[in-house]
Amino acid sequence: MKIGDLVKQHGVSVDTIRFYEKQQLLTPSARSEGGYRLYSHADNQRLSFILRAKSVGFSLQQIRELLQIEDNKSQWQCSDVKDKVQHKMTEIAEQISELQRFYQALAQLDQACCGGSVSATECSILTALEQGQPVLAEQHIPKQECAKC
Amino acid sequence: MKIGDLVKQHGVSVDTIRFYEKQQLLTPSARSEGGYRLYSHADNQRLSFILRAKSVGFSLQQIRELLQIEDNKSQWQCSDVKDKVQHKMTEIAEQISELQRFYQALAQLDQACCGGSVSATECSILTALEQGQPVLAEQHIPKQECAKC
DNA sequence: ATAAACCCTTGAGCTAACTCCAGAGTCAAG
DNA sequence: CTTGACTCTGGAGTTAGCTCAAGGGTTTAT
Repeated sequence: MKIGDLVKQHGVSVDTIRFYEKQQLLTPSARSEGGYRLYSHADNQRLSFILRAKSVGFSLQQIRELLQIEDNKSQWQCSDVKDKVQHKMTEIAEQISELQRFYQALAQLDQACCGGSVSATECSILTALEQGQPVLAEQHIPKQECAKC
Repeated sequence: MKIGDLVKQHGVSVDTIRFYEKQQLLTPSARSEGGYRLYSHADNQRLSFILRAKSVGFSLQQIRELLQIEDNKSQWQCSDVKDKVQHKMTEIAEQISELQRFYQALAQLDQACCGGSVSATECSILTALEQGQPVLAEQHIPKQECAKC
């Protein structure tokens, strides 16, 4: 199996495959006489493993670690694997929290502004960014009654 | 006000301030005879604006756009500002969704594995990554009864 | 007057995960 | 036997947001 075949099967680019090789994730098990990379069925499955791990959020570094276990399963325990999954879950939960904080802050800004076609000179969003006074939900004024806009 | 004063007030690094200048976000309004950057009160407030925008998730590019409005408020409308906020909210919501998909997939993997101190040769997480069969919640086996572990 | 603390510019390096390019070699079909 | 599709290597470039280092000039305190 040549690199192009692999690429067609998995929908990644040739450059990506070669990049994964440089990253020690996937080394072809053989080379043709002309120097072409030749991939075995096992190599093919290894790529599947990598792409699935990627699809649940693991970084290439983390995938490298998972592959170390995969390559030598008998020397590792279930807990080693589960720990990696749980660690990743924690990481992602933290990222979600930060984004949710962003989202809530933005929602407050959003509520404070009528969004009308009126000069931005008194826009509550800009004011909040200038002065840093947290825009409270109570300050929201319905579009029709917004004094400023 | 010299760069060091600004830095102390805002808790960012000197390099960061100079980087923001290179990025056209914050230019000191004057220079001393010796060539030192001198920041006015308005410059100081501008930095506050930048840092607040950053704290709700805006990228430097997006902050640059917000500052264009801020610099010329009368030529813009409330809707221009609100649109930027809402656009950012959409962006962040998408990021959260992706991370939640990751999280759920990881949670399924996590549930499938007992996490015991037993060889990883039969670990359900690795199997799932190898074979790509989605690990269903029903397949979960309580720790005490896990046949494999 | 001199040392410490501060500031200057230029330019490189960092992380992550690719992506692209040039220039060359290989292989399969007609 | 030639054309076109495929592949090779090596190295540079991309994005975002800094961060650091070298080699110097400026201010301030003693």
